Formats: sequence, structure tokens, C-alpha cells
Amino acid sequence: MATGLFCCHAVYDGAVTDVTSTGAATAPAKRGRGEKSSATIYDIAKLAGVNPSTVSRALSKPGRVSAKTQKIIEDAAAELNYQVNPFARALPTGRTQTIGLIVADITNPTFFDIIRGAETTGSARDYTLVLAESAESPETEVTAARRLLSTVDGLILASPRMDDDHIRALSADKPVVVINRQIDGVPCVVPDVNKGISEAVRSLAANGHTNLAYVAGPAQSWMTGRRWEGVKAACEWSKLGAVRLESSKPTVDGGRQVARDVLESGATAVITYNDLLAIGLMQELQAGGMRVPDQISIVGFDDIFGADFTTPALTTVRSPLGECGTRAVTILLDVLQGHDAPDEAVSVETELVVRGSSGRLLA
Amino acid sequence: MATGLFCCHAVYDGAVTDVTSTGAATAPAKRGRGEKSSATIYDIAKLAGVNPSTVSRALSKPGRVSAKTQKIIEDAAAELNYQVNPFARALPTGRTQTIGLIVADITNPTFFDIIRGAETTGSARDYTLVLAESAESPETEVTAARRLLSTVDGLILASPRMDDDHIRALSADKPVVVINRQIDGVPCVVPDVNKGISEAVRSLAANGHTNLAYVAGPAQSWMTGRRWEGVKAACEWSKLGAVRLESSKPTVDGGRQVARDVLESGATAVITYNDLLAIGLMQELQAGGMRVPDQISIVGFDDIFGADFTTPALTTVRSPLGECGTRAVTILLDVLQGHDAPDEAVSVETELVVRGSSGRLLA
DNA sequence: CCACTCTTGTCAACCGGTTGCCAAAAATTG
DNA sequence: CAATTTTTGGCAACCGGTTGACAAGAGTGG
Repeated sequence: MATGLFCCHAVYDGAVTDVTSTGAATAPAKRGRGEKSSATIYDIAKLAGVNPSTVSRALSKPGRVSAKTQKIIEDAAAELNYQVNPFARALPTGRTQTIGLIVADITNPTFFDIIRGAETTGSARDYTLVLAESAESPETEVTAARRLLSTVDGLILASPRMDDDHIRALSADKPVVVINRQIDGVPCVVPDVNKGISEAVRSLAANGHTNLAYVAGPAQSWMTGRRWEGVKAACEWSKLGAVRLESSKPTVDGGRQVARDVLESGATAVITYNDLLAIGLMQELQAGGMRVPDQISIVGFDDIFGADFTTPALTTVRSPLGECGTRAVTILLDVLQGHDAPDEAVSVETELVVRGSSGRLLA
Repeated sequence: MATGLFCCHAVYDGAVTDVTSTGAATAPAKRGRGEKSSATIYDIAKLAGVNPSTVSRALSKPGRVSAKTQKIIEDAAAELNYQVNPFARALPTGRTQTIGLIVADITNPTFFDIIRGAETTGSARDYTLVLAESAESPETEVTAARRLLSTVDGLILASPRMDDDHIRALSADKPVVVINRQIDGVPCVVPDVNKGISEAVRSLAANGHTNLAYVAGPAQSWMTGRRWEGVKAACEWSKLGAVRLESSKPTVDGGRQVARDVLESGATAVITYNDLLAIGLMQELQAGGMRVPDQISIVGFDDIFGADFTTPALTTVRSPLGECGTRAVTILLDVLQGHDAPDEAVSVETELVVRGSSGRLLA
């Protein structure tokens, strides 16, 4: 007799009287187990003696109903322990109260703080964060982005690997904010590397270094170019020699592999594209008998988790990654509320964190 | 004349003829910008010349329609670049193709691999992962879980901080899988610490150690008790003395603080609740002039990211965290497909990873 | 060739909210 | 107190799929 999918609202309130004879035949339980599958605005309407649409207005359009009915409805909602069904809401409105975040690699600690910053800020404003990973592949990234885009209100791309045009295309569909890369016409949050870098170079120069090497990151990374520009400029200013070395991959292993090139370059100070490279490089150099920082100074980038586990602890240019996540979410939610996006890239400050891996050169 | 929310399907196919005069007044763009808001099964039905319900069946009920119409419909869908609207699907069915993962702390590296394992496995089976964080607070955790539960098909709790009854309550609503804790009646994935621990203790005994200290983690953590039990049993077996020391918090800082107690205990070998404690402890002991491992051996737990950044690199009992994530998702999806959950906790193997921080005691 | 299954497509109701339009009720004004 | 404006609540259509019931069409056997 029952035709299938109905919620069972028979047992609200402790009054479990005679369920079998009255309601059971017409109300099979719905979502799996548990008979409590939540109340709807129709239940509230019945209890409050008003129309469902009035309930809807009372609950989502402040001021549209009189204070009196508002109260009645809110009480009824509370009594029934009502929770909106996000899907039912999303269907007609398109609003999902959800934002997507795509990172290149979930296990890359660079992203941890971004994720946390975004999650915290989103939660605070009642948005849910959906996380996806591109496994460093531009294609996967585009796929993931497309898939996410249909279920979220907006998207945050952290250090995206896909090209600018793809990002603009996404951005034409729904609001998109980019972290760690600058793209015309798309709101961006980008750490301003120059402050941190010039602090680092100045400090190295002051410690007697005259030749510096920059170990670059992956070619698709927009940031690696920026950082090299910054290093080059700062070195010119401080009259240091600067060479750029390429790494095979931006990991501890990549750092180990580039150690030989570093030695051959004759540089006594190294700035690397990221902390992982710095750590690998330091391990390999120490294993070969070099003393850090007496013979060579090493400066990383990002101040990732674990940068202070090493001996000596790593000197590094800190990017405020948590803040990047927070800012990106804030911009996104502002845009969603109809505000304009900032027309220039939002820049956040970097700073040098001096630890043990950099210092005076002992000739 | 237009009454509001309609998708603009006027411009399918490159034929952009005369939009203004025909469609513009009746078809305001819907979801923000971009006129492409996606095709529906109604569009497909029209194009294929069948009923929408047939389209629905062709696309989701394999075998329900004839091969011929199936093909026609699939072609039409491809031509229109159709994508199901997840909300429209979720509304009547309750299926969301989404699973929730709650972790205590997003920045705690213990969870990184769990997250990645879960994300990867979920993606492979077309499920989206939604991540939430409890900030180590049982209350926040319950709230987050409740909120998530209404929008996901199932939930994974990694090292939950809430009590057993809350978890059982959630589990009565929707499928729940727990990682790193064992609860009767709820499917669990738990690393079997005994193998790793006995390897560790045996190795320490073989290196001349006779007194061992275990540095415990937070009291709410079910795991800390398990690990202590394992250590105690293994020490009895190997005839080592074992004492349990408490830490203030399971972090690097907590490790530093417990150094004094470790020294006073007279133990020459330490096993800590997690790697962070081990790292902090090692830093503090080395700062005080102790040589690791010559004077004291340190063994951590989990093999987190960064455990090999230290000098010496950290010896640790590795839990296969990625596998935990994978297994948990697999179990959850199996349950969602109607299979039975395993009635015993699924156990995954731990193993000792010997690095430099443990070794022979040089008296 | 007809009665009887089995397959396949259509109809219509439904999931749970949202919102434009309208009319009744209340408040304001002359 | 009547006329007018403003509130406030109700009606009904709609978002885009899903699914039970049913009937027309295809296939089968006697």
C-alpha cells in the first residue's frame, strides 16, 4: 500500500502510542535507520497553524512576517528540532552554503595552514568547506574543479597548476579566488615575497656572504619565478652574486639531488623555493661533512610544519598561509554577498624567520 | 513578464541568433554569471524524443531501457554536455555521493595521510569528501558531526574525542566508521600496535636497555591507553622495567616539558605516545647535552611527516594511516551498498621504522 | 492466430524548500 | 468613519531529478 519514500513523522514527541495500527502502513522509514529523519517546514506549519510558505519566510527572510507569528513558528521549529534540508534549499536557489578548495597535494604541508585558515573562516560564517586534491596534475585539477563547481557557491584555488585561461573560464561560471598566483581579472591572494626576501638577502650579506644560489621549484609554479625575481633584485641591490639552479622536484629528495650543483656553484648561501628542498639540501650537505651554517647558510621558504625539527632549525621566509586561506574565503564570501572583488591582488606580508641554518660565514 | 528563476537554455549549440528579441525577456540568467547553466534531463528528453523519466532511467538504472534508446539518450546527453544536478538527485533519494570526515586537528600531521587516503579512495568511487575539524574539542566535534550528518551519506571519525554514546547515536542515523578507536557495535579501523611495539621493545632490549619510559598522550585519547598496555606487556615479556609518564599535551612543546621527568625516571629508552612528543623530547635532551642514541634512545609513534627531518632521524612505530583512511572509506561505501559491516574491528599492521634515534646504549 | 508473458516507455506524484502574485487584515490618514 | 496605504499570510508554481503503477508493444508457445 505504501508507495515508497516517505519520512516517518509518526513519532515526534515521546508519544509512541499505537504506531502500528495508525501510521505504519503509510510511513516506512526513509534514510536508512533511525526513525527521526528530520521535521520539515510542513510539520512546523501544521503545528503552528500557518502556511508552509510563511514558515519558510519566517526562517529565512527576516522581517517578512510579524513578530508574533515569527515567535510561534520559531517555537514550533525548536520543539520539532527542525533543521533545514540543504538540498531542498539548494535546488531552487542554487545557494549551497558550500565552498570548494582545491590544493595541489593534500600531504604537502604548505597547504595545511591554508586549509585550516579556510575551514575556520568558512565555518565561522556557516559555510562548509569541500576539499579536493589535484595530485599536482593540471588535468586532474581541471576535472576536480569542474566537478566541484556544480556543487559549491564558489571556489578557491591554492597554487593552481592549470593555466590562466582555464581559471578564467571557471571564474566566468562562479566566483573563484586564487591563492599564490596572480591572474588578471580574477581575485587573488598573493604573499608579497619581496619583504621577506630582502630581509633574508640583507641578513646573508651582513654575515659575510657574497655569492648566493637560488634553487628553483617546478616550472608550472608561478611562484618560483616570482621568488627568483625577488632574489635577483635583492642580490643586485646588496651587490651579491646570484645564480639560479634547477631542482628535479620540490621535495626533500629534490633537495638532496641538487646538493652537488650547489657545491659546484661556489655559493655560500642558498635560498630555496621551499622548505622541503632546503631540508633535503641541508641533510645531504651535512652528510657530506659540510657544517651549517659555518660553511654554508641555508634559507627556505614558507615555514612549513617541521621546519624547526631540523638541526640546526631552518631559517626560512614565512608566508602567512593561514591568513591566505582566511583572506581568500573572506573575499569569496564578500563577492557572494554581492560586494565587488578587490581589483588588485591582495597581498599579505612575508617575513624572515631566523633560526639556526643561516649565520656568519667562517672562512 | 518573467517570473524569476529560469535557466537560460536559449543558446545551446553555437546558434546565437537573435537572442535579444526572442529569449532575453523571458530568460534571465540564473546562477550568477555565465549563460551556460547546465542542461537538464528535460532538455535531453526533448532532444532524444523520449520522456524525462526514461532519460533518468537510462542514466542511472542500467538495463532498465533498451540498448537502442540508451544510446540515443547517451548521445544527446553528451551533446548537451549534461551533468546531473546533485541536489536534485539528493532531494528525493537522500543519496548525496558525499562522505564526511572529522578530524581533531587539521594541522596535526597524523591526519594528513588519513585525509589523503580517504580522499583518494572516495574520489575513485565517485564520492566527494567533506572535511571538518573539531579543534580537539568534544563539543565542537559533536556539533560538526551533527551538521555534517544531514548532508552526507556516511561519516568517518578519525580519533574521535567525543564519548562512545555520542558516536553510537550518530551511528544510529547514518553509517559511521571510526578510525583509531574501538567501539562495540560501530565499525572500526584500528592499527594493531602490538606488532610494532614488540619490535621496538625487543630492539631496545637487544641494544642493552633495561629501563624504559612511556610518555603518555591526552587522557581522552583511547589510543594512549592501548599503547601503554602494549608497552607494558612487551616490557614484561622482555624483562624490562617500564614506567609511565604523563605529558601536558601531545605536541613538541609537551615533549620538551616532559624531558625532566624522563631524566629523573632513570630510563635509558623512551617510547612516546606520538612523534611530536618524541621530537620535542629529543630536542630538549640534546639541548641539555645528552647524546641520542648513545645515552638515551627515543622511539616515537606514527611516523608522521617530518619524522626524518631530525638529527638523528626519528625511530618510530609506523601506523599505516593512509591505509586507515582507505579502509574506512571502503567499509563505509560497502555498508552504503548494503553489505554488512565487519563485526570486528579491522586491524592494520604497525611496524617499527628504525632510524637514528634509537640504538646501542653506551654506558 | 490467439492468449499470455516480458520488456520498455509514459504518467504523475513526490522530495522539501522558495518566491511572485494576490487578497485579507491591519494601520494610517483625511 | 470611510478611504487608502502598508503588512502579512496563503496559493500555487517551480527547482531537477526519481520511482511506482500502468499500458502499449514485442516475443513466445500452444
